[in-house]
Amino acid sequence: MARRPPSAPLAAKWQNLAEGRCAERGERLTPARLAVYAEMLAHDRPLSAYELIGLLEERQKRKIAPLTVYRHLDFLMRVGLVHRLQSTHTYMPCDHPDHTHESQFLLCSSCGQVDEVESTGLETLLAEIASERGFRPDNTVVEVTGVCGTCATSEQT
Amino acid sequence: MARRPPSAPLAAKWQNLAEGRCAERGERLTPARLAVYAEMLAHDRPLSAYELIGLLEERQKRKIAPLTVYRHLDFLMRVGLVHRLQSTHTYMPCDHPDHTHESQFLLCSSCGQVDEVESTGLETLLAEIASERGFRPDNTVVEVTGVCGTCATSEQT
DNA sequence: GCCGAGAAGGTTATAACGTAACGTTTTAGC
DNA sequence: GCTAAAACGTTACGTTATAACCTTCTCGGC
Repeated sequence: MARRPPSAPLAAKWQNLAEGRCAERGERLTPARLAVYAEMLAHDRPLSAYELIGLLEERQKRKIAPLTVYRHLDFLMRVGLVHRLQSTHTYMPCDHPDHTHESQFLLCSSCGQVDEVESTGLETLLAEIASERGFRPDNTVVEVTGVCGTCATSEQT
Repeated sequence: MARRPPSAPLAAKWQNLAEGRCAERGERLTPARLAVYAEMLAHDRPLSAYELIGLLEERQKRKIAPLTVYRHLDFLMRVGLVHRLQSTHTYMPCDHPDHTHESQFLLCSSCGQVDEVESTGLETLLAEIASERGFRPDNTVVEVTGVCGTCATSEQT
């Protein structure tokens, strides 16, 4: 019997979401995969792959190879539970979990928070730009770095 | 007297552009910086920093440290002559050199060509999305990966 | 000319991010 | 139980980027 690795607490909401997503696609949600997802949800900011490794090693009291975590991250992205932020080489759980979609991100360089936005207008416009040029889009990255409303307000010294 | 390092051939057009950009900002366009820029212009696709190092080492017959090239790239980006592509960790000269602007990129995963697009509509929309949320944008990354028109056409087997 | 301040460049080392190759374990279906 | 395929683990390595520190060059004032 496989011993389930210690995992960060995971609200039923997320657990159910993860199970649903995997079931839809005939993918297997293993304890190791769930542990990575739970660890990401336990923090309120994007984490780098190596930060995740450190956190998981500490929680599970054992060595974890980078490849292991990268595979779990690839899986979680494949089923749409996790996004990769290209600008910062970090990963975060999807905030709009109700359906598959393209996302855009607002990254605050002051507090590190990331706002996941879903603008159909933007998606449409991007699709037009591509199709005008005969370009067939596959994957779209939209990441705006700047200062979020909260930080901008508290900046007024 | 400093010996000018061997540099890729550089059309007067680009040389003038580079000189103009630097003059505008009171920045110094040194031979080493120009050599990196010329090397990028000598290839018709984005190059990684380490590809660039290899090319420059071959041309100049000497060892070049990564940091050197990264500094030159930072400089060239600062003055607006070069863009970084986050999706592929590569760098390319700016195609729309007439003025400073935000750019969007269409990256063909088949042939490697990158189309630099400048859509004011998209910029406006992104600005709206940000301002609705009180977000003050600083830097925007828009990169669409897919298959370009040329490759899509020749794909029809 | 020469001298000082600051920018630019060089050197060495290392941190951070990501993958290849290969073997073992687990799981689902029979 | 048996088998095939997926998942997992281990070792090693490749790629991308930066830290710390020192030397060289350039520009302006004298």
